Amino acid sequence: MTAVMSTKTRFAPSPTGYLHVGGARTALFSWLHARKHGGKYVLRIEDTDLQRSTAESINAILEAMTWLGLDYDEGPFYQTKRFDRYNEVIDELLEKGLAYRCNCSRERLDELREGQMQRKEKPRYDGHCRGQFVPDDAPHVIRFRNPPEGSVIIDDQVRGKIVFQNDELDDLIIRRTDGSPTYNLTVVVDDLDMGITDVIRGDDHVNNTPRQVNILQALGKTPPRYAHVPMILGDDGSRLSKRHGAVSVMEYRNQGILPEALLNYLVRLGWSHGDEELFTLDQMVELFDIADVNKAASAFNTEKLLWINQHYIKKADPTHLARLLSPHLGELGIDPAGGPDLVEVVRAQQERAQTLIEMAEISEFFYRDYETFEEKAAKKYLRAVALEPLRMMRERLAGIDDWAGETLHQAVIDVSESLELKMGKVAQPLRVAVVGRAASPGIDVTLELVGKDASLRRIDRALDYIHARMEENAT
RNA sequence: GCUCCCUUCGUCUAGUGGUUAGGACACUGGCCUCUCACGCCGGUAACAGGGGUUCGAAUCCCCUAGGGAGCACCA
Repeated sequence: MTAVMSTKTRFAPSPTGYLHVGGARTALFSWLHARKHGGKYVLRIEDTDLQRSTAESINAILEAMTWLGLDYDEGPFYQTKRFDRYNEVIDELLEKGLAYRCNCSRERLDELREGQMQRKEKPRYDGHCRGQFVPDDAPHVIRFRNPPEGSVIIDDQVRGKIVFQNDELDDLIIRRTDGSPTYNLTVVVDDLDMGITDVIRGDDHVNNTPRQVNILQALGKTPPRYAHVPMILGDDGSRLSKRHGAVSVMEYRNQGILPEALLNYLVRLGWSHGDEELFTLDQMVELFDIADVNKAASAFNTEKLLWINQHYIKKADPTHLARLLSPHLGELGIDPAGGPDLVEVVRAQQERAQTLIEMAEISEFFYRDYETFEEKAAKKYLRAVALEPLRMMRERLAGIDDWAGETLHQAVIDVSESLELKMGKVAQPLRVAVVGRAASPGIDVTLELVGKDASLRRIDRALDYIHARMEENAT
């Protein structure tokens, strides 16, 4: 009886740092593939490198996954807890003569490699210990006996057919001198034990694939399907690194990027569906197909990310956004509780910010008086001609008890009309007076949210400023 | 050096033998307008190069150039 194997993918980061955007995209693709096929998504921590793996990295990766909302059905599994199982497999290979002990010294290996390099050959192990008897009570490693001839054909879901000749491969170490198993062995065992049907990973792993397939075949197992996704480059087309700005997923959160925006941006890097640019997670699940992923690497473009982020800010629920915005205001030393309703502020600014940081910055004036006028704005609008309109506005506003947008809007209209001025001639100086700079939401909303007391106080300040300036010019 | 792979506007991409080579970001002209932003209308801009195959190539084949990944007792 043959059971139909349901789809199962995994994301298998090694905890040697934070989760970067390339890894996040691979995780997203794996997650989408599993969800699309109604399968399972597994998280596995590949921490067999005891030197480089850290608990901080594990936490950072889990936190990033949670923030992105890429929930896993199984795991996280830790390879360090599965050493017994790996040894069991290695011993099996050893017994069957599919692996052998090797006690070549590092010196010999180094010399071998050096000589090969000099002769412009591909550096690889020469099989020195293959037929030798190597005692098991002295230090040694275990090597996998790679098939000497024939070829391995991989039908990659992204790359298509890739062929490797076995004579290009060497006998790789599967157990170190200290007894710990190595990567190529552990992935094979884990993917097998965990029932992974689709291995979706970065294309830096393509060259490992034939070795893994050979181990799998030695164990008499059928390899999973593979899909190697291309890497992500920096803005300038070179390998993505810190100098390109943020590469860590959590850094994007800190910069005020919404997770749905980052996910949407990432899914469009190397994948598309006609002319569509915007996808909800549900749409991605429905439309994504690993076979549609491009083979070529793509460059990360922050400006497009910002555009997508603005899109999601625009359509986000204001209450939800307010919660996300709060900490960013906190960064500026602002406690939203001490001012206008944050949700209303969000509504007023929603179309004006590309990131939450930007939204916090342009909302500062709602919560506290500006320190100084923005120089250009003051120079342009706080001048003698604005004196009368401002005075009149001040007088009119002082008499308003019903401090609401509609009333305030009417007040600006009335003052404009009575002075026979265009609305801009009144509203702009008023805006600079109240917010300290030349840009803000509509003047009525702005006044309403700033509040009566603060508005009048700031208008007085602007009037003083104009007077001072006039005196200065007079002398 | 060897192995594997990639190449459409500046960037992300659509395109699977016949298209004025489409869309998006960015840039830019205009409209809207109390500012900014949003929105709307328009513009600049690409098939790496060279050979084939074909009536016809961005699409198929070969070569060249450029780029990437891997070649550890890392993953």
